[in-house]
Amino acid sequence: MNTKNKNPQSAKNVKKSANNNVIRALRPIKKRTRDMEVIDALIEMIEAAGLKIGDRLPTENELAKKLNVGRSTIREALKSWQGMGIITRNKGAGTILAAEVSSNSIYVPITLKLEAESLLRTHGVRSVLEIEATRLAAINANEKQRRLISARLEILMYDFEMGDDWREADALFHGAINEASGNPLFGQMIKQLHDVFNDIYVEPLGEARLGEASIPLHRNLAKYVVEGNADEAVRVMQEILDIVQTEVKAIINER
Amino acid sequence: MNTKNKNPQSAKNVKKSANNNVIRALRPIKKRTRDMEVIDALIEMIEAAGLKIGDRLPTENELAKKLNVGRSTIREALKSWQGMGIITRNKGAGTILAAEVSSNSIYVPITLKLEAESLLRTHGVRSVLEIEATRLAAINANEKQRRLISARLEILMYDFEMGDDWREADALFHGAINEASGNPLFGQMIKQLHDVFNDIYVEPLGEARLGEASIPLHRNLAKYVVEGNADEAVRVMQEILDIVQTEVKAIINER
DNA sequence: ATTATCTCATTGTCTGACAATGTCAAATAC
DNA sequence: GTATTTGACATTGTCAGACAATGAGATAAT
Repeated sequence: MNTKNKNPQSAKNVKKSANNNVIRALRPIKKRTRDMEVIDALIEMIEAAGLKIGDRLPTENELAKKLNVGRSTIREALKSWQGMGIITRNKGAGTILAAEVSSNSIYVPITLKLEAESLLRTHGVRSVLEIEATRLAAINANEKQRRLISARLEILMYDFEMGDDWREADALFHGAINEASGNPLFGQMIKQLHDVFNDIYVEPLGEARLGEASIPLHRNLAKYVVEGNADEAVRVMQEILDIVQTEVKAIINER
Repeated sequence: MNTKNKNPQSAKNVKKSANNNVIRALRPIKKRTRDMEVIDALIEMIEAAGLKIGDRLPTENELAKKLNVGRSTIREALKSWQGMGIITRNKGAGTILAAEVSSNSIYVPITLKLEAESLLRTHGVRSVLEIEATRLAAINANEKQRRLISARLEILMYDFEMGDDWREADALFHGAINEASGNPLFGQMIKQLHDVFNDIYVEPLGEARLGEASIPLHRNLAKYVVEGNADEAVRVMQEILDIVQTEVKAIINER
């Protein structure tokens, strides 16, 4: 991304590099700064110690002493992890692991604007992903996953009919579908978008409880996914998402 | 996201709070730490000064002096922004804005695993998004956007036919389409996934130059998008993505 | 005009200190 | 004996000052 130095003309700047192929074989040397090494050491430690989400990391002083670097270096490394949501830190308490870490993890930050328009945008993107995940789930789900989907549906319908707060059951139900898609990235991104959606929604509008009218449709959704009827499952999912979208639009216009 | 504290039973822990409604009306006080305020001040400054991507931020010392906090506090705040990909910092040079910032931005970190399987997964998700973005672009693009798409196509075809490195032109071409979709979130997420894809790809396999065989198809893609023929545009896009997917699969199997 | 060198501004790291706050155990009250 | 309060301690947060490492731009040399 730092290679933004070419106007159309720059293609002609070949006077020096007589042999492009040789140059092309070179790969940029990784610039290793101190806190990157700290991060690597931390990853190694976490893997070796088998730390799980919720576990506490060693204190800054311990780490600094052990790795033989200043505490501020440790702090900066941890701060960048905090920015990426991998750890949470609490004054007086300690630092705890908030996401799974392994030597081959990679972190993708996405920035959104916190405004009403974003509601429709996040919903638009999420819809596309959910529909595809639903389609894949109908095709790929194995027996165990189908049973999980059915079970989660029952919990959802129970909560809904009892007048309880069904949102968590709803999240679990859709989570089961997304997991059955066979591509965990769908579920991960959908969840992130869902969280963002709620963050945006709750901020100006209070509690989010959208799509109540769509809950009865979930029984059909589960049915078609479990049957492996991808087309119908997609159709129902589309219907559900449309209901939510309509509600969102109504709320936005109302303001 | 911090409100994950409800087992079903916890609803019964009401012995003290006689009046739940009163309690419910309370919202948690934002815990403002020093560097959060620094971040807020920075956002304000960036908005006021109208800083754009690529612009330089004031130096750490200037910020520390101006905001009346220690330099390390400034550094930690900047570090967390760095972790979120909002700024890049260069020793000896300075700090540069790398993403759009505004007071209502929100930052979503996503973690992926860096492995061969992820290639197909990221590509799978990206495909869905690109196809939808293409469809929307064919429907929504305005005159200016159509012209931009055509112009970018010409540059791409020129680079390709001259045997130059066409990847940046390709990125710009698709960027124009994604922007024309009318939902910037598509473009943002696609770009992130694209970067991740390349990170994963380049690491074990060297230079990424996938989809060369698909470049000639881009002329049709542009044609249909500009004409507003969404169905055909989607079909061509699908074809392009399939070519890339086939190549990725071949490379993975070969190892 | 090109290249090499120098200077300086800027970020990176270290040290040491104190502040602010959550945790946990001891002390206290019932 | 049990529940509550209190306080010592550990831990993260912030500050200040110093020096190192590096990149960019100015300057000098060819």
